Amino acid sequence: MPKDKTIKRKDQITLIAQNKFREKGYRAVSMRELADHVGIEAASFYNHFDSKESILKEICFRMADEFFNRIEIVINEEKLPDKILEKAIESHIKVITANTDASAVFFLDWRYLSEPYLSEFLELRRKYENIFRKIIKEGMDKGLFEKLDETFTVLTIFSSLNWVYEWYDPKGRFTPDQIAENLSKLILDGMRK
Amino acid sequence: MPKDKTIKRKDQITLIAQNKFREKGYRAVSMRELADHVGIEAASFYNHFDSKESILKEICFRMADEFFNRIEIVINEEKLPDKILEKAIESHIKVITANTDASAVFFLDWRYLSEPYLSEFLELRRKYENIFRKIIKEGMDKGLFEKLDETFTVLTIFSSLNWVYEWYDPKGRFTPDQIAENLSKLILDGMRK
DNA sequence: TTGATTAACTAACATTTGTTAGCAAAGATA
DNA sequence: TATCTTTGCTAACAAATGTTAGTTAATCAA
Repeated sequence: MPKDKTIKRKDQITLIAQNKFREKGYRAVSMRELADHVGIEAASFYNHFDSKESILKEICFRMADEFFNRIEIVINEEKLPDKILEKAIESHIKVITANTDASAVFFLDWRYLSEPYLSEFLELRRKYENIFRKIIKEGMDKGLFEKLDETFTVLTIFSSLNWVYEWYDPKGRFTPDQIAENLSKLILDGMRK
Repeated sequence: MPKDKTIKRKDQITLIAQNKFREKGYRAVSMRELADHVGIEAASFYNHFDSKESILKEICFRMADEFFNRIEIVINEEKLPDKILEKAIESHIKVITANTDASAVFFLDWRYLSEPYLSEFLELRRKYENIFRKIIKEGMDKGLFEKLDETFTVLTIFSSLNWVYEWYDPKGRFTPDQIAENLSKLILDGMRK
């Protein structure tokens, strides 16, 4: 069988898994239930994935990649802390709204990863948060942002951003751009000197 | 056996359950694992609870009660929208920081409730959110807050508040009061006209 | 055309799951 | 003292779980 057809099936499984994991939570979805939705037998999964957990791994680390790829572009393009933060927020929101199912898994079900993947995942998250922390510190040092606790500020920013997957509706009132704009305004106005 | 001793045991189970559910997620904690930590056999739970799910129910609805009890006091005491919002935020943070384990279950594991409890739970949550929505609408109408989308604003406020259980540390740098104060400032400055 | 690979199947496995039945001891109530 | 209730136990059950073994048909590369 051609390589691309294989990839298609694997992606199809990942897509359906994302959707079911999001709906019911990773632990509440059995291989047999997943199989029903894909249209194969549970045992057939093992031609594509090593284990149930490896499907979860795929989803979580793929999302991490997305976040990193996007933010790296922002960092290389912008130079001023407040402008970088604005663009970083936009980048983050774009990734979430473009992958709401995967986001739910990324934000809720990562905890079911076993070692060493759990540690690897947490390390990636820490790195990503540090990018934001650095931006904020620079903004404070340059007198653009009010001097608040960095960790506290970063946590609060991520809190408001990371909840968007829960209520974002592609057919709803707000476009991803509008959400990013509103959040940027709310957050930056709260921070600005 | 005396009634109060019964209540003690039930509370002890709830406390340990909260802790384990928080640590591993409701679905990942078995009755036998829970039993080990309580120091009884799994079957003995059924002298105190009808089912595993009824432990979850207890935790979720007890937290809902806490949130409502606290906020009602605030509403009866304060009259100005920005002052009410400030006090409401404080109230919310106090409940979370005083019950971090239960909060984690309340925010993450409620989805494993089955009907009709799931609907009942969601209805309570909706009611609670509406209290905040009303405060914000009043603030906007009176020209205290900038006119933004109410739903959007409420969701963003809750996002930042509801994440606190995740990082709050009783032995850490911030007291619940300081957290409430910082969040109030960040949020209200972002909203104020 | 031959041989290897891919992806599906059926059947079964060992565990783990929540839960029930039946029983015993301890304390409360009369 | 006699009875009832509470709370624990052991043993077991039926269902669900992730996974493996073994097989088969189709497709690709030589």
